[in-house]
Amino acid sequence: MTAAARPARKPGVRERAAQATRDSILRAATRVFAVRGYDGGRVEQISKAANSYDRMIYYYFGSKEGLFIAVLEEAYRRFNEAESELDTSHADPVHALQAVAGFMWGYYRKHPEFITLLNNENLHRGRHIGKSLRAAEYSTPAIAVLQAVLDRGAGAGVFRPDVSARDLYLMIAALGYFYQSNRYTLSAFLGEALAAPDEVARWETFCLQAVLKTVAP
Amino acid sequence: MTAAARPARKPGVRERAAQATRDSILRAATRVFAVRGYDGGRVEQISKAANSYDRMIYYYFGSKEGLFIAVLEEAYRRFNEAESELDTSHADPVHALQAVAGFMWGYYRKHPEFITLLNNENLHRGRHIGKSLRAAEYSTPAIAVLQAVLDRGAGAGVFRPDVSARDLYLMIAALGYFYQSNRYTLSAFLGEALAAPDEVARWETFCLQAVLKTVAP
Amino acid sequence: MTAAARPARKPGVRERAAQATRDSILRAATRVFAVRGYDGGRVEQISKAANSYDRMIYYYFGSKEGLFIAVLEEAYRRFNEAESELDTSHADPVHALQAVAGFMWGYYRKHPEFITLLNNENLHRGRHIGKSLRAAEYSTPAIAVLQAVLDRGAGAGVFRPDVSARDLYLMIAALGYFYQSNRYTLSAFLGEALAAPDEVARWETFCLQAVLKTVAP
Amino acid sequence: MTAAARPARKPGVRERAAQATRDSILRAATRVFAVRGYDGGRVEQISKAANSYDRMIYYYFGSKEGLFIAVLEEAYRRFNEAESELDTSHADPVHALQAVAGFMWGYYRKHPEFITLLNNENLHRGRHIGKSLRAAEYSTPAIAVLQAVLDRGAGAGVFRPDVSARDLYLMIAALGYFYQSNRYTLSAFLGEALAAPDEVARWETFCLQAVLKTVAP
DNA sequence: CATGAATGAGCTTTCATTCAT
DNA sequence: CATGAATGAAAGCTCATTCAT
Repeated sequence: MTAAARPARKPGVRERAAQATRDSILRAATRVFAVRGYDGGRVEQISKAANSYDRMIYYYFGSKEGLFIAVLEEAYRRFNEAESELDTSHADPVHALQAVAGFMWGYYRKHPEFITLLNNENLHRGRHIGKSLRAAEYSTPAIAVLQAVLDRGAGAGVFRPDVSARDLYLMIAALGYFYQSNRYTLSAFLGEALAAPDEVARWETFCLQAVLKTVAP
Repeated sequence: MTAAARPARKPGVRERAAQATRDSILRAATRVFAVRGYDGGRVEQISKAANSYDRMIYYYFGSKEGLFIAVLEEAYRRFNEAESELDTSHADPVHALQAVAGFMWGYYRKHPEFITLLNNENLHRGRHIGKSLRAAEYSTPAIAVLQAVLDRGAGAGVFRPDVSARDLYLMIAALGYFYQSNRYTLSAFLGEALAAPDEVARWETFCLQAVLKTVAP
Repeated sequence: MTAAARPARKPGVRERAAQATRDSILRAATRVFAVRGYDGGRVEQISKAANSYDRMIYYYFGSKEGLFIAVLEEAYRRFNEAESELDTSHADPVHALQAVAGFMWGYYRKHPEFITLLNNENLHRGRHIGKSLRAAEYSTPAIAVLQAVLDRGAGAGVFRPDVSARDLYLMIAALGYFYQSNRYTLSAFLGEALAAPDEVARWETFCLQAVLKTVAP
Repeated sequence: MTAAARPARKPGVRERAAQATRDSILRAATRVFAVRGYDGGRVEQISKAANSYDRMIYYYFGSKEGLFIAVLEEAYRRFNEAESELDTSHADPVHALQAVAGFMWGYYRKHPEFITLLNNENLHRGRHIGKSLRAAEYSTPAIAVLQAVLDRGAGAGVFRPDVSARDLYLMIAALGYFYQSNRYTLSAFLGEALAAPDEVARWETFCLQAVLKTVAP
């Protein structure tokens, strides 16, 4: 209302170009780190992919690690943002729950880089995200959404009243994440192609059933 | 002239020493790759940790990649072996199912290196395991065990008859694996310490309930 | 139109600001080069310490080397200026000689940056000062002062008549300079703390004696 | 008598080659650091000059700094060794003193790298030699030699009895060192070529006189 | 004249791997 | 089979300097 109302000095062409460079590096880094991991990702590969120079990475992000942290933050920020757009207020509880699960599974499917980045960060025991100052800002809004859905469902008598929203969130996440995250080793050891679209659909159907049965009274 | 001439079953002292060197390298490599990942793991660090020399790694495993493949194979072989010792034939279906899930979750808890190795391999899109000749040998015996349990339970009317053993296996795996695998980022973003023993117990209780509800008629 | 039109002696505000920027850079550079040497001194560190920008260094001094030359010139100019203020005309020859030596040793003590800058320049075989156009302007006035003192002393019969003023100057310089310049390695190899004030005083007393004996008839 | 008596396993050809590589690097580094200083000396230049590889520098010396420390240690060790070969027991005190001074001035003249290395180390405030474990081993034997000479001279009545050997050592060192060390800036500011052999001889004659007068009764 | 972004060469260091006893 | 030296490519990062407002 105040600061936002002021027309906040229009950025000059230089500032805009600088922002473009920074964004371009961040996008390229997301791609490279997602595919190669932190240790496997090369600074030069990133700067080339961003049509920029190694030097600019250090100019904007300080170090390879600083860049990786920025990538992680951005990935999680986008996930958080997407979650916060979930609106299940008008649907009946079962459909609402279905919507939440569907959103998360779809997000994992459409953003494989999100999965590999998180896996990589867990490999390093959260070393990088621990250095992020912004990590605490993310609120995982889907848990609150789930809580509301569970409350409405419990009120309507279609859900058990004693289900923890956080546990349910983790369950939904686990079912979708693991299938995507481990599809290569699973395929190798199970001898099946889990990535085929109808296989994925079959799996999500199974999972939805499991979720619904878990919350059923 | 001596050892070579005898049709020796009993390995000579040299052979035994060689085997010890190989094993020592494999153990050290498992540790290092589990903590640092494939790209982050250093050949020298492994050879030092094994009280051996870089050269021996090339002698026994051909390359860093060959060593990583051997590590993966061995990790999966041990998991397979542990699964194959599961015996649920005498328990009632519900307890038997509980035993299978408990075994898997316990294995993940006790073998964090198994999780990081698999994650790493998935980051590389299964590139290494795809080069393994032995990968196909592993049968994931727990699926067959689950199938038997499901059949018995269906026969006894305590389980639905149409549950896929593979899907159930994946569900159990996902619930246990994700919680362990992603505990660092989950802790950072949820602001909770998921690794505390009673937190783990709470989670496994919730998961067991979910599994049982999923197969309930 | 205004400042340019007037045959101004008084500098305008812009000119004064420019001079301030230039001076600030020169001071910062003196500090940085004295501590880090020419190769170890960073352009960015200097511009930051001067609250200015890299670009300004190039604007005012052309290059890092140009800046270093300016620093050297300024340091020597100040030394020359200080020397030129030496006035020993009224003292008796022995006290006058004492005053010259005391001045030089004091100058070295109070201006350690003068010593490190000269050392650095000698390391580079005088490469930078050789490019200076002003180096020849400096006259090392203390030699002339010494000459006068020696003449008066010889006339009064208290000094030998055949002492070279230049040699005596070098002797005094050497005794003071070396002790300051090499105090770190000397301390390390002699196992003594040469920088302690009373150690310095002891040394200067010894040196003064040596100087006086050298010129004594 | 014991360890030395044992014929200390003759080094194999490999060991000898390795030692040659190490020595070659050390020699090349001494040259390069002496001419360019620590910051100006390039690792690649050293390895090339040694007909070896960058990697070998890290293999043998750990880092550029480790190499520089080794260079410093070696330079000082050689100086110390040369000093320890000073034998003035048979000369009369005046000639003995002359021999010591002549040795030191000659050493500085013949080993300019010794001077630049020490200057460089003092520029860095003794940072590197402070990390050396061997620095304390060096005893600067010339001081003891001087002490003996002074004692004999005092006994013979040709020297003052109250001269400090350490002070005299520093005086001799200062007079020789400064003239060599600062010859480039001195030449520039004095407008004379101090490096010409007869100029050097003239200077050393002056210095010898100064030294002798200083210790004269 | 000030300012911040851009540039490309070059720096120290590390890596997996191989050679030679 | 063990051992330690050698190899060369390439990694992350820093530097002095210039461009474009």
